[in-house]
Formats: sequence, C-alpha cells, structure tokens
Amino acid sequence: MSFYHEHDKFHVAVDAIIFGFDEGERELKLLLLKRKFEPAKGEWSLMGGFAKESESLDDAAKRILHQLTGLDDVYMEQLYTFGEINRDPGNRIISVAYFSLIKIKESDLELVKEHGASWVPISAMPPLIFDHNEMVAKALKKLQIRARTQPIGFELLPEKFTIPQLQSLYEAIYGKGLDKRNFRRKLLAMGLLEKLDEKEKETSKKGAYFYRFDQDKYNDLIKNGFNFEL
Amino acid sequence: MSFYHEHDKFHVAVDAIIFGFDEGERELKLLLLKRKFEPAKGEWSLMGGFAKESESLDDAAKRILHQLTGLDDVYMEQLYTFGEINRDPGNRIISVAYFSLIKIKESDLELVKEHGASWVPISAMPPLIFDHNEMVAKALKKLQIRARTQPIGFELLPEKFTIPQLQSLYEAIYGKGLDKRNFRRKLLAMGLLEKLDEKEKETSKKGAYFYRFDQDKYNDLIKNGFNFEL
DNA sequence: CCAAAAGTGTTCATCGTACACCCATGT
DNA sequence: ACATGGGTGTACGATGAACACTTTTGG
Repeated sequence: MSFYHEHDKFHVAVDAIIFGFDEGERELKLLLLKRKFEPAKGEWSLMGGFAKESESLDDAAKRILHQLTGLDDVYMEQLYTFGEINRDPGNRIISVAYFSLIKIKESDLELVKEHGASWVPISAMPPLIFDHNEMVAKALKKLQIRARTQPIGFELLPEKFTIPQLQSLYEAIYGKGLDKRNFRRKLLAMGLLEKLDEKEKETSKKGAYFYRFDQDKYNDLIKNGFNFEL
Repeated sequence: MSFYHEHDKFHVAVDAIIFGFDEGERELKLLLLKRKFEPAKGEWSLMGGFAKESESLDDAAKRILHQLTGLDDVYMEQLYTFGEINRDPGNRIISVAYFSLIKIKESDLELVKEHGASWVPISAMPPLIFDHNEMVAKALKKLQIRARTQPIGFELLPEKFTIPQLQSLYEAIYGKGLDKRNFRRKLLAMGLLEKLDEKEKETSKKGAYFYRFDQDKYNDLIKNGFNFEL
C-alpha cells in the first residue's frame, strides 16, 4: 500500500522550549539540561527526543514535556521546523521545535533533577548546542507576539496572583519596564480579572490583592476577536 | 558516527502554498494542481514533493517551487509542519508547508500547464486532498498577519503598479473593502513609493499613475522597526 | 518614624475612521 | 453628454504615553 518507498527517510526530533516565571525573582526562565549522552555530552541543551511512528508530532511534544516535568495539559505551540543539513553535526536530523508555558511550582522537581535540568534566567542564557540558541531566540520572539494578542501571561502564573506580579512577568517578556498605572488600567478594563479578598504579604508590608483569571469571560471575548495589548 | 540508528525514520514532504494576484480580475489566487498519480489521482492538491537527504528543507521548498513555476528568489516562508499520523491516508508522512508570493506574469506558463496546474481564486477554493485545505487556511491567516507588518504586497505585483491595484490586493487579502482616501494617505506617508510619469490606462479612462516600490527606503525603515498597518 | 511597595487620575498628542465631491477622458 | 474609475481634505473620537503623590504597615 505504500507508494513512496523510493524516497529518503529522516530522523525527526522534537525539541521543547519550556518557559516558566519565577515570581520571587521576577525573572523569566527556561528549563535547560546538561546532556548526559553523546554527541555534545556535558553541554547545555533544550529537552528533546525523537518522534515515533506511532504518535503525531503534537503527541511527541507532549510526551517529551511530560517526561521532564510530569505535566500534561499545558500551553504548547509548534514554533518552527529546523531542517538545515548540518544542524546536528554528523547526523541528518530534522527538528520540530515546540514551546510551552508552565507554572514552575507545578513541575515535578524530582523528575527535573533526575534529568539534570535547571531553570535558567533568559537574561543569563548560556551557549547551547547546535542551533538551540536560535530556537530560543525564535521562541522568545513568538512569545512576545503572543503576549500581545492572547492573555498567555496567565499560563505562567499560579491561579492566584497579584497585579504587580503580572506586571513583572510582562516586563520580563518584553524586556522593558511598564508604567504601573497604565498597566493596571488597561488590564482591568478588559474585565478578565476577579479580585479576591486575600492579600499577598510576602513581598511588601502593605500587601497586594490577589486576583484570579476568569476563563469564561475570556472565552466570550475571543469570539469577537479582541486585542490584548499591554 | 551515527548515534541514532535505533529510532524511527519518516518520509518528509514539502508542500507549497503559492499565492498570486490577478490585477485584472482583482483577485487573490492560489496555484493548485490536479494530481496525476495515486493516491487521490485526479483531485485538487497543493504542489508538493519529498525532501532529500542532500538538501535542507528550505532548499527543498525552493526546488519544488522552481519545478512548478521556473522561479527563483521569491518571497517564501515556512508556515507549519503537519504531523498527524493519518493525514495522508495509509502512509505516515510529515509535511512541512511553505508559502510563497509570486508575480503571476513572471511564472513559466509552459511549466505550469505541464503539471496540470491552474490559478484558482481563493474566493472559490475547491476541496483539496488530505489536510491541504487546512494548510491554505493557515497560510491565508499568516499572509494577513504579514501584510500588517511587512510590505509584502509588493511581492505580488509587477514592478510598476497603481495605487488602486495595490488597494484591491489588500482588499483581497483582508477580504473587505478599504477607504481609498485613508489607504492612499497612510501608504504615501510611509515614503516607500516612487511616483512615475506613466499612467495605466486599461482599466479607466482617466488613467492611474504608476508607482514603484523603493527597496532602499524600505531597508532603512525596518532597521528601526516600523509598522505597516493599512 | 521610616522604608518599601501598592494603589490611584489627568492631560496631551497621535492615530484611525468616517465621510462626499470634483476630475479626466474614452465612447 | 455621460459613464467610469481616479484623485483629494477635514472633523471627531479613541487610544497610547507621560507623569507624582498618597496609603499601608512591618520593622
């Protein structure tokens, strides 16, 4: 039943760019690992793995993310497919890159440790193997674009968060400071946040109110296509 | 030297979504072909082909575009990689889709005819094989996004074009009418167009001035990152 | 009482949008 | 003369950007 047997076949890898946000340090971070096998053993790289005949590419990406973090059902998006001949020296490998946004605190720290992975601030990215730095650069760019059109910030924060926390997240994504009055006004004007009675008191004496993201109101809005610029 | 021999290998296809603009009919069109081979012989599909061990994915895409149109050096961008297990019934094929913008009049009509291909208005898209309709939908969406941030409209028009022609192109891309005064004002304000002394007199008695795109001025602008919303 | 972060309004410039009439010319 | 598409200016509302002081409370 196969009509295509005469054509070349390729190893297809899936690489995962995993973003997390550290509310305490107010930094955007990436989950990176030190390779435990050849080639390039001992160097920093993204988490990756090979696609299997029995799964779709999306499923492969989910599997690989799960292997490292124990998480399912997280924000994940295909980024780009890297197909230069010598991107992996000595081997022809086509790599489909996916990026995900996860809540650091929900990830399985045991698993992460087992793989020799760590959360590294994007402001201090080490050199990575192959074309992985290029992948990260592309992912960051796409994250910035997404952040303007979808409320993805909420994927990176715990269920309850404060407005100053959310603001530092956006500042980390855009790599620049934002005016807190303008930020708060635009954000609340969208009507997506529910204010709670509880305060977060660890980072300031006064304390900042917690808010919660209202998924239902958001679903209403996207149908009309709205814009989420902050 | 190969460390990965134990993993699955895949057939990797490259599919080309080729946009063109018909200034006469004022319609955005796609270059589609009737398949001459199994499976799905006789049905409409995108142009495609298999990636080879000896070329990068980008080069494969260029090769495939060249086969059908005779063109090189055109606007081309990777769109998305489709990796569902059964997207090509009975065969596991991963397909990397690219979209290109070309000037219809520059394409080699002989080659196009040989492949049994035709220019079909996107307003009258036939059903395509496999997931090709999905590919087209995604390409169109990306084209709309690109059109807002880069002056890609010029890739689809001949070197000399009139402002009404350019406006109908954007109307075709966005699928809605635009105000001609606002369009003209914004466009000229960018300072990217050079007015010529010649007029296009086929579509109207009065005639519309030809303009030319100034690539140098454009290169200056992108360095500062400007916005091209029309 | 003081340090440190949270919270709050107004003004101004810019930009997008809506809108209607005259022009040039081939038939 | 008339039909057809080309070309032009203005007014209004909305939106983004800049900016400084008061509040709360733990130490």
